[in-house]
Amino acid sequence: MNLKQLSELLGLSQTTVSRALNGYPEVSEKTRKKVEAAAKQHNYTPNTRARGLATGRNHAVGHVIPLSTEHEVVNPVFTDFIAGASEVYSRENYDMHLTVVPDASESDAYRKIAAKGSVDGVIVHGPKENDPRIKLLREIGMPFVVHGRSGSTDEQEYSWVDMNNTRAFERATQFLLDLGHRRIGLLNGLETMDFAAKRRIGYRTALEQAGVTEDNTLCYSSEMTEEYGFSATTKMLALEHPPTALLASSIIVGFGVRRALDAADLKIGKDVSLIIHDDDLSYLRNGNSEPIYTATRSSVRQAGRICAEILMDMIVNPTRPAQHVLLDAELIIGHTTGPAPQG
Amino acid sequence: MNLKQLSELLGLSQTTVSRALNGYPEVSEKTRKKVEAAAKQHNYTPNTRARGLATGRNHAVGHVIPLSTEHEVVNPVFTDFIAGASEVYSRENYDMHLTVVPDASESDAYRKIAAKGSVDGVIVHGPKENDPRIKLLREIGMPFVVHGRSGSTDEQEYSWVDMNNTRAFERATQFLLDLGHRRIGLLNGLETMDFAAKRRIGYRTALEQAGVTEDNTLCYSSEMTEEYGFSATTKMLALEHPPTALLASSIIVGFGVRRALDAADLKIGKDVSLIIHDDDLSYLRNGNSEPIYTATRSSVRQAGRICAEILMDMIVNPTRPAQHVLLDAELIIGHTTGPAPQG
DNA sequence: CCAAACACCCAAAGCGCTTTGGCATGCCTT
DNA sequence: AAGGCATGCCAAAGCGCTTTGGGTGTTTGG
Repeated sequence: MNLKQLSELLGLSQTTVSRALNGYPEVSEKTRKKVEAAAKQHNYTPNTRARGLATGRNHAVGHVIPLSTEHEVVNPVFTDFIAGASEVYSRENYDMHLTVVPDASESDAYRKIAAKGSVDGVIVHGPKENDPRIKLLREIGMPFVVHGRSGSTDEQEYSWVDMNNTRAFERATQFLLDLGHRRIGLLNGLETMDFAAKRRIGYRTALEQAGVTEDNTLCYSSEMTEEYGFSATTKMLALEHPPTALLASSIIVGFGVRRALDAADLKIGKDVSLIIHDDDLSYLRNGNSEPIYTATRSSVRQAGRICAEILMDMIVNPTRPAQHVLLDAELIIGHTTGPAPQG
Repeated sequence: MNLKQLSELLGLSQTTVSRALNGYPEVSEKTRKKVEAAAKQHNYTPNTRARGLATGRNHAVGHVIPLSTEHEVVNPVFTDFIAGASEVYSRENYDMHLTVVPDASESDAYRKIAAKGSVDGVIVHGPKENDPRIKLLREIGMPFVVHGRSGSTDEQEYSWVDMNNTRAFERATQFLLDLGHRRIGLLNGLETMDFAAKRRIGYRTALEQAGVTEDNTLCYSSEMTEEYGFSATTKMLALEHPPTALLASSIIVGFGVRRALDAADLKIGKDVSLIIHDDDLSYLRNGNSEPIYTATRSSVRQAGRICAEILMDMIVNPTRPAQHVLLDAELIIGHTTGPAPQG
């Protein structure tokens, strides 16, 4: 069913039917009701392409999700981020276009998306420090919001939604220091990523304030897999002075840590303490009523919702200045931390 | 840059430029080269909406991913499935449209997608037994391929890509029986889902063949979360005759099993054996060179690739009969299984 | 009572592309 | 030399929608 058919059916012009459905005032309430009823009855929805062509607006946004070239890994937080964003899109009747690209060719992907002209805006995932995509998108003039921030790039110049990575890891480290831990290992994400760089800074700051010198043999940085958690932990445990506490950048890394401690017959939370960062993923809940892991927690899904809302707003209202949301992670106490063992 | 501008720039008609770029023979090699060079130089890509309107084809496919209403969980296998499918889409220059919907309103979502007419085909995720979506899509006449199958619906009537769930779980159960285990717990996915129902059948078949009667207190069915793995295992361990082996429907459930065994001071692979199903997710690899968990393994990413390829084919060639691919899961031996303890 | 204002509707143009149906031009036949 | 046939190009229509710029009939105000 298309507009022409529907209008013929109703004995009205296409103009009138279109206006009726789009809420224009130049149409009587009576005809509007009639039109709406007929539209629903015949399951009429305006053809997206045609509407897009006519209006210049697509009612669609793009997500480009990077495929880590190193290990071909798609970060699992995307599912939840996208679930959050989708809530907003479906409420506003927007479509979501997804592109998965090797992160090397990401800039090209954005250029192509812009040229194809099928979306009104994009969300930038996984920003690195001084990420070239931000400059590119500004040049192109495509509305965008960044999930995270991009280091040295001026933060005022673009919209972003981020969590306070620095603060979160500073607090977590502080918490471990307060428990008496002095040798604290860090299993960070790839430090080319902005979030990981910021977490490293938080970690370092807390150590410095406590007068503990950072030890490079306790600092790891990699793609956040279970295997990484296992192998990095195993290596650290083999050190002459192994860590008594660990900070893991995700719950999945935390699973690997657990397995390594298990294999070494060390009790988690007693022999070795562990704090993870918990993105509050729906399928990887850190306990139900009570948290399992002590964690810094911030909902990625919520971040998705906020990003989407800001983007919608920017699309409708392009002149409004850039918006920034800094979410604070909460520190929640689970069963994986305890006082540093004496020795 | 649009067609008109490009053609004026080249001093050619829009027709010729369009034909040149789309590989039609009615244009000389010389002009074609010139046009292609200019297109590349000015980063010209035909506007998707306009092209779609003109051709009636969208160069886009839709994925509707269900949001489990029960726990608002998005199944994490989607990231990898989508990564696999995307490889194909980007090779063929197709776009991917994503819709996340509460699984209750899925049928409506498909109807709406069809009415909007912005995709050429869809992939159906998470089929249930006798899933109404299949009938719906056939009625609408939208090309689709199902990831999985739908129980009693005639399998010949639609295209699907599935793994051999029954066989995989039969073999895994068989393997445990051969090791002397008699009390084998099953931590299945939601058995309203076709894949879980089939796994249950495989489990049952193997038990029957060994003359072991199925024990309902050893059979769980739920959303596949870590917490579920933990709590179901904990409950089973509290039984008078606890299981000596467990079958878990995903690696994440397996993580929960590990934690529960850990808490009960039971050695995995010695006191209690565990086999998981491994979707070979990029961020949840079951070990690198050597598997950690004994597992039935089948790559979801590969399934994504195959689904996408079949769908592309169906779009281009609508008269071809339905295609079916049944992937076999391999049984890989890790460190989590061993002979049943005596006693 | 007439003009102005209003309410309601419509025809047609245009969004950027593909595609149909020509129209020249040059070359080869007969 | 005239007809036939590729070859290479183009003008214009049309995809389904929104939107501009009227048009018609009915109220309202002076």
